[in-house]
Amino acid sequence: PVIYAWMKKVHVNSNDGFSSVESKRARTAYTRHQVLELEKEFHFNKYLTRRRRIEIAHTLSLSERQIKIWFQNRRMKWKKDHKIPNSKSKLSECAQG
Amino acid sequence: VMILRSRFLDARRKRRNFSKQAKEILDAYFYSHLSNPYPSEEAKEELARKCGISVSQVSNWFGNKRIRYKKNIGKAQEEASLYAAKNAVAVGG
DNA sequence: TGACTATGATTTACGACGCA
DNA sequence: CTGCGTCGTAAATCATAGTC
Repeated sequence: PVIYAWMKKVHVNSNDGFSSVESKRARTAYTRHQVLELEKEFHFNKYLTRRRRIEIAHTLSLSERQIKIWFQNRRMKWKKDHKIPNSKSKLSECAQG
Repeated sequence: VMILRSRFLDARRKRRNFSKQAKEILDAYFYSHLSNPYPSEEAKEELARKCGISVSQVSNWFGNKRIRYKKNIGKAQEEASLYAAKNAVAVGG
């Protein structure tokens, strides 16, 4: 029944600021429209200029920070989707044991 | 309706549960490293190979396992850990 | 068959650390 | 020191598989 550090809550939705947890961070689900526009922009270019970021933030009613992070996450997803699943270790399957 | 969105494009539609053996291997690692269940990239690769799944899937599994374990402290998790830890020694030992 | 639950994957949001 | 980049992760949520 030991409770290790990793088991402690790091974030929580509550407004209650008594505990030592951060009490912020609500995961907002972006609307279909917002995601669609972001995807369009991403298809156009994977990296944003400061100027473009500001424009999109205003257009979609999101903060610049949210736009920046969305693109960072999107690039990570792009990488994941474009890498070959089994690039290495193919012949070594029979070497297990 | 119209907005059947690109749902049908999601890969998760084809999700299959991992094999019982794979789950045993993952659980064995998790419970035998309960003080710090964060496998290194190398460990993930080995687990992925042993389980016949991808490294990303191993990462997903640990992410889900840690969060769901936390949400269950005080319930069956602690009991399960004692049980699984013994198996871990027997299986992986 | 239809809830209800389990589980794998994806989506927001950060912190840590690197680099210019 | 600012500021955006990647990497790994938390937490919530999605979508479907499995169970009763």
